[in-house]
Amino acid sequence: MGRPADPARRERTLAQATDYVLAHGLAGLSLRPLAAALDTSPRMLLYDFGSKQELVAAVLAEARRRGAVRLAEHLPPKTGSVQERLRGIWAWISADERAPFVRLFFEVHVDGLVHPEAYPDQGEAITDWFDTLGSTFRDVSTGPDDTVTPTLVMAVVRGLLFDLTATGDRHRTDRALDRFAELLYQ
Amino acid sequence: MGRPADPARRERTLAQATDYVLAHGLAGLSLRPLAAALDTSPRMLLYDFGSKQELVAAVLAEARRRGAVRLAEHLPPKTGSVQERLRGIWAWISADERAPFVRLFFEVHVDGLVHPEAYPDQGEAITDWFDTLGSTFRDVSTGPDDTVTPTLVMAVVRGLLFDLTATGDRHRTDRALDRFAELLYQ
DNA sequence: TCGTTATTGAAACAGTCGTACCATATACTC
DNA sequence: GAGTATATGGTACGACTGTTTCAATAACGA
Repeated sequence: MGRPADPARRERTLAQATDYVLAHGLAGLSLRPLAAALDTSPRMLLYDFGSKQELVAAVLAEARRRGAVRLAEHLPPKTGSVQERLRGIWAWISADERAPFVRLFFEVHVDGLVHPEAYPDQGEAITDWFDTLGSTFRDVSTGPDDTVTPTLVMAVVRGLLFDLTATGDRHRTDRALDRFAELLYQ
Repeated sequence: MGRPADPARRERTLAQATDYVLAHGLAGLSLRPLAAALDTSPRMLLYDFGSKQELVAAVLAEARRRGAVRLAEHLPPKTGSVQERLRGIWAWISADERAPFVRLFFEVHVDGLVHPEAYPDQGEAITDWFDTLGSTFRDVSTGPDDTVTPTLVMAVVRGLLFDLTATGDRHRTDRALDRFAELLYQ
């Protein structure tokens, strides 16, 4: 009885909205321009997501999901030296195709600094990479539950990403990562 | 002839506005609440600064000026081992009193990622620390115009700051910096 | 065809934003 | 006092925001 619901529409909209946010950023996001770009209406966005806040939450979850999938696809090679693995991770995360993800990642973090209450699990976005990366650098760790090595490795990666996105100086940042890889090897 | 201008008022307002921005962030900055907090009016803010954009530019310049002064005050001790100096810098920059500066620094960087045109000198905010820090780590540099070492050192600092501000885990980040200091010494 | 439920459009609401306009008040020289 | 330049207050404009309200349409089972 009655017209059947169409859950696919919400998913389609979510996918498109995620593309849009990855392209345009979170800061100035507004329902009307977003709806126009997605060939829908603010009315439908609220119909599907309830409120802008919930829409943003859904988009961030989707973006994170996509990032996790691609990371999982890329990480498998646990072979090779520590330097090779580290350089591989850097090459992957610093690639131009990853720039929208990196940008959104920074954007969310900063927004969380100003509105900590809106991101109850902000810390996870930092630490959940450790579970993935910790296993990669187990042989340079001091122990089985060594959190310091992944912390340092990820700090270097994030710090250099920060530098790269701001200055665009790939040569200098690449060399800095190489230097770190050398230090880590000794 | 006529009423004499009062340039001190603009300076006083600028100082207060900088305090306000450091406390509340740049993202949601609005003239009316700002004016109310500063016991003035939007009218006067525009009278003194011309536009919101110019006001923000003035505030950022002022914040940067303050940061530079405090960095200069703190850095002098070029004595001691590399580790001691690195730990000193970390202790200073990661101290709670610096949190508003760190937050604003990240905020401006991220805004620059979305609106590159608004920050023509965004790269400077990254590289101008090198001139100061480069001299501090000259003895571990590979040459007189070595940019890689300062790049790596600052990447570690920024990356760990990023981690610390998000997770608040001071113990883990402190230990990660110690590990890096050890690596750098060898 | 009719009832029912899902979907969608158009418009309006209440609020905020940066800014401009106009008048007035203030502090100075002559 | 007049003249003049600076400093304010008050107000309103136009554009935007997220959201709501009301009505219309669309797709199904009976």
